[in-house]
Amino acid sequence: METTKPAPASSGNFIKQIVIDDLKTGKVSEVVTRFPPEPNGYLHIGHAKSICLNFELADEFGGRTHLRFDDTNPVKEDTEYVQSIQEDVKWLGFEWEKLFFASDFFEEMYERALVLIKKGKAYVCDLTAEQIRETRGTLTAPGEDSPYRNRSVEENLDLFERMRKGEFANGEKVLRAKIDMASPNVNLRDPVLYRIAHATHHNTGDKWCIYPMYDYAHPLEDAIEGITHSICTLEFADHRPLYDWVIRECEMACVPQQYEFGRLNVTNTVMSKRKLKLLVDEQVVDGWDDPRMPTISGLRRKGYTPEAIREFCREIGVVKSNNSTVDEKLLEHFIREDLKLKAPRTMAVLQPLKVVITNYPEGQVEQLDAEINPENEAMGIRQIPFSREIYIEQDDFMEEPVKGYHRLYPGNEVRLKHAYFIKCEDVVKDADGRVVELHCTYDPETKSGSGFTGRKVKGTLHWVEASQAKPAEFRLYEPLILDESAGESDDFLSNLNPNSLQTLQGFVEENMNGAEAQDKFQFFRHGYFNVDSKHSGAEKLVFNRIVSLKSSFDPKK
RNA sequence: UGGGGAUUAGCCAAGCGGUAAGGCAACGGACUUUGACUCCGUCACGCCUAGGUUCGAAUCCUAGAUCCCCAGCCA
Repeated sequence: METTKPAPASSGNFIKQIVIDDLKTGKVSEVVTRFPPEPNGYLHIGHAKSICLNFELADEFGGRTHLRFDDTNPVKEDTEYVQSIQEDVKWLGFEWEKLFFASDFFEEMYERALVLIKKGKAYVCDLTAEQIRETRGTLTAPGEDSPYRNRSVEENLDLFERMRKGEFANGEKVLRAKIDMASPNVNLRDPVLYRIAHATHHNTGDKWCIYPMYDYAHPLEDAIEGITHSICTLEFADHRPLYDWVIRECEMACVPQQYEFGRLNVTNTVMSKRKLKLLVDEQVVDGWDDPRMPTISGLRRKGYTPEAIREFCREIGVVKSNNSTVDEKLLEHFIREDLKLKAPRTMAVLQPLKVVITNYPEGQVEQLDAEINPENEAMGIRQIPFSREIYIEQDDFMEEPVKGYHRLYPGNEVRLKHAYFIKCEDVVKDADGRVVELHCTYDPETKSGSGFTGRKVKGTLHWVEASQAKPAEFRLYEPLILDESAGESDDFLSNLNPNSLQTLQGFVEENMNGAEAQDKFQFFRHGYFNVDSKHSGAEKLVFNRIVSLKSSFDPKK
């Protein structure tokens, strides 16, 4: 006999629970969601949260998701953005069932407005924007009726038609819903439904000079597309009564329901399109895809993978509480996690210091075996050259070592990864007393893989053979904003991290020659790096540091 | 002082009347040819506050506090 099992205690998130319930009660028979960006900027990690939510939710229940451009404001929108948005959604790994533009529905929206007017639910208002504001009342005081509120249906029909024909200038007239000027919810005080804008639309050109407002257009778009669950962010909760009003009064056959969740914020960055655009326009960054940007394209160029971003979105959850600010460390955690088994290990010296191995035969070059990824043996072995002259990292030598330092210093012996033990015998300095070269000796007995166990060393250094080293540029990124929450301030431009980009010239192994844009590596003891898609070329490789390796070594201690 | 939403650890977040999941961060330790990875351990005697109901409350009730959003012809 069948028993009714209770829903699992934890169902992922509250919206998913709603879907489960709706399916169970028969309120809906399928799940149709949509991701509705306005093409007025690039997508960022906050959008990724919404994209994952919408696509994964529908997918889990065998439903579908539409990508819909909410392009109701021609003066702010551009095809550049509709291109980048599609690219970013696809790159994240999602496929939309259908692609729409709100502007595809302009004609139907106009027809529905006629329905509203005929029912006496909408009217043409001649008040100026300023007058409308003044008569809207305040948060605590009711508004007052517009003198045009009781125009006849015939007059409204005529005026609205002439608005469409272009007989009036911008701002001269609007179409307003007739709801309640005394509503405690200011969104219901006869909101504007259509405004006049003599502007060229990226999609419809000059066909229209009246454009629907979000509050009118969005519910109709959802209803026309047959959306079942219309998911948006918290600030639209106040608009829900209007959303429902439009669908009801326009007599839409399909009745979608709106649900709101909290936006994502990440520490040490900014997350509003307005602020991101400011960074681009002020040329603080290289563009929307600058690796310091929290945009999808910025994260991609930096070297993040779609998998890491999706796991991140899964982990942060979806709740209704006030916008959460997630530690950027969590994002970093997921890219390390994803690249750990995928990225080949290789050696790069970011700040070179030459080392001469005085007892190694001049002119001799030997090939050493090196695992491509010790945590993923299936990736195999590569060969790397070794000779009398190599580069090591400047940080890996201290003439006067701090306590606990187990790298190279005079008289100390360390291991060269995949090679031999070397011991520092001499320090060569320039006229200013700066260390410019080290003289070391090596012990042939200690060759890696030889099974030598005679003695141990505490430090293992990465290095690059000097004669075949390939010059490379390394770009190290730090947060745009140092103060964890300064990004939320309007004054964030004055709190920018002056060192958010550091560029170094060093060397990589010569076998990196074939590296192509977006190839990802782990440079031993440094971190994960990505071949920059804009500036890297055959003549010089340019690497973006995706994220450093964690380190428990702190010289200050 | 109108309306809407929220409050569980440094951060994110489970929890839905039966005695505080998990992740990140942090801090110890083991291991180590990456000061990485991995592993082990620590991390809310407490859930905004105060009352109340109950054998039992983060969960229910009452009152209060604090934070976020709304007065675009933006979305």
